[in-house]
Amino acid sequence: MAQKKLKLADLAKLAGVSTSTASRALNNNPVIKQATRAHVQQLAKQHNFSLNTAASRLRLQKTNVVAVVINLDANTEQSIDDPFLLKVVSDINQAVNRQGYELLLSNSYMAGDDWHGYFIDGRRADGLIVVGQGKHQGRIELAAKLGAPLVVWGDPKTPSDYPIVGSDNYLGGLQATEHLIAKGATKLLFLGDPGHAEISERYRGFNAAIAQSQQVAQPQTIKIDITSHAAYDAINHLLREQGLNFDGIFACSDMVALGALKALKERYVSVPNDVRLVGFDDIAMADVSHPSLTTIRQNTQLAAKILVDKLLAQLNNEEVDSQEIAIQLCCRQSS
Amino acid sequence: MAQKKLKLADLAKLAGVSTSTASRALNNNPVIKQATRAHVQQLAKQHNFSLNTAASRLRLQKTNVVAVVINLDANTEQSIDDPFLLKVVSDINQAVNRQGYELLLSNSYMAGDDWHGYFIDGRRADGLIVVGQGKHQGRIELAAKLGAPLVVWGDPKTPSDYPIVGSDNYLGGLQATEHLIAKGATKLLFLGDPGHAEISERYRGFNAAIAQSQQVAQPQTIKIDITSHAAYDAINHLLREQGLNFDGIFACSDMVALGALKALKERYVSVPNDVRLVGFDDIAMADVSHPSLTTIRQNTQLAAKILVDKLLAQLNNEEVDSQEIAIQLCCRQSS
DNA sequence: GAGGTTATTGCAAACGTTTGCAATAATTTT
DNA sequence: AAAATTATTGCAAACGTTTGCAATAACCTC
Repeated sequence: MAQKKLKLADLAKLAGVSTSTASRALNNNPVIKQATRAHVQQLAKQHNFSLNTAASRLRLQKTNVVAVVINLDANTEQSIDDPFLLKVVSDINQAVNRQGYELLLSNSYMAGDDWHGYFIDGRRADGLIVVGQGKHQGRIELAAKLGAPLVVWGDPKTPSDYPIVGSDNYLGGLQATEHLIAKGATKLLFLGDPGHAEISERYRGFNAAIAQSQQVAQPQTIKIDITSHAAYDAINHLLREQGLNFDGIFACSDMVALGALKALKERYVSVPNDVRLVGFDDIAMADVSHPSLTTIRQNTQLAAKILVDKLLAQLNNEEVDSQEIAIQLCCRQSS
Repeated sequence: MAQKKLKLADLAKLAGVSTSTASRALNNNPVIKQATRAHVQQLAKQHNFSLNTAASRLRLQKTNVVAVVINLDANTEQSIDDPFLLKVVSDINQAVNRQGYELLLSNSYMAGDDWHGYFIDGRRADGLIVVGQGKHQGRIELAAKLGAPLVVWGDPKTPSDYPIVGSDNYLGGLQATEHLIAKGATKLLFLGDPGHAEISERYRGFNAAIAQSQQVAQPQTIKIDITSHAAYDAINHLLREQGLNFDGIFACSDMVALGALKALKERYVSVPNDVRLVGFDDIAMADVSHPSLTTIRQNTQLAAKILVDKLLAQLNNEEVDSQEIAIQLCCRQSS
């Protein structure tokens, strides 16, 4: 056990060829005779040989690694536990692996201000995927300006020098709200923080749907953090102070919706009879909750693929721009 | 822009010293005069200098990277979306970063059979954290035998050559079931797959609690995958075929419990009055569901820290062994 | 101020790949 | 069979760090 690690030179010796030939053979370089290639490759397999990526990266100036940075506002703390965010990361992981790259996971604070330096100059990764625009887009912008190949998961409508991939949040908000209205809601409530890029678009859609309609009253907006707990507290507080003065809720995320749902159920407000409720994201729990949650599905799997494709295109010096992913209304029991 | 990347030699030239001095200065090597160190470091900061990690890793034969491998049974497909697993990964990420390491995320299939070769020999990472024992522990064992520094999140009671960190699943099962019995349940139901290492321990605890008690009948066991969907189907099926022939459920995970809860509510079975329900994990949703879910909390944050500590200890050639993490009963409304 | 000690720096090799170019071997052409 | 081509291989340099060792500079001690 723990036998000395085989290096390429050793493998070459075993095969009776030079190091260069061994290298080319492993890379299936057609300039090497077919028989030699096969021989070397067979020996490599047999001895579980693997190249030293450190050396390889140094020589090639290429890492085959994509860094994923979770960019959370330290204050708002849409905690990293948020199932939706984790789903996004997980889908990105799949997409990255499928392209033969590896995924370096990082919190935003790790790299300090200088992402470009840390990840790209430091040759830790070839490119960056930033999950979440956060409130200070300055840091992203800086990295992009310095030439870091990067793509962002966020709101694609935001004007930017770097490509942003994300759902059509405006349409999502519009459809969700139209749906609430179609189901008979007239006193609407928005739950979320319109200061956040993606959510502000959802909010625009919310308001647009209301403006379209005649019989809907002036809506309420409650600005809260993107957590179920905040939603639970907010609804409890509202019911206590003002009674049930709404009959439809558009929550900016499923976790928020579920927090609201809990508060409503505890106070015996019937969903969907008294209050219609629509969320956003379509996390796994949306289907499992009772009543199951009507929501706007974000196609994270597709988005992840596109994010990765755009990043690799950038590495290839192609021009790429932002892209909106279609959303889909999932009509369930809560509305 | 996109100015030529600064290398150490360039920085050295700027500072008017040799490359070796610059290197030592950056590493705060006390053999270098304090003033020189400060000067070089200041220049480095000013120019956003960062070392080429590829070169550094090659020279040092050390990556400062930990690979996290999600080891799922392809068939059972406790999908990678499982919020609990993602939470574990997220906590490991924090712990790893806190120790100055980086985290390479990977699916088990990426590395093929030969983890040792791929990650360790390939110099992609210094050590491995495997999340989930899976059903074929052979591959883990093989890697360990070949000398891969590795730790596993799983059931610590499993005899093994490698350290396993995980919750005291037996005690968790025991306490959960004792709790159900204390709340008056006499016809118990276990929901989960005892073929899975961790769950089999929970199941042992379940049975032990029942054996301790006089007035509890022979329990039922329904073997299902670890998904809310499977649980929902199973409970529906059971109620349809046999009616309500149980009054207490110990579900092997919260997602399973929530799936069961949904089925019960849809059929107007009152929780906790008709049926008491206890889950396992304490995912975020446990608190948000209605009724909120009584569950056994796994301290993933602590576990993550211990996993990482043990891995680094191994890298330091210390002997480490498996460790059990204390669990805690979180009594909520479902029981 | 000569000899000894210590503090500070630089030279050059090494880590393990990949690849341009030159060299050789095999094949074809005349 | 010599010459010209083509197929196949090997030599050696380069990627950017870190570090053992030797060299120099600075300081003491008597």
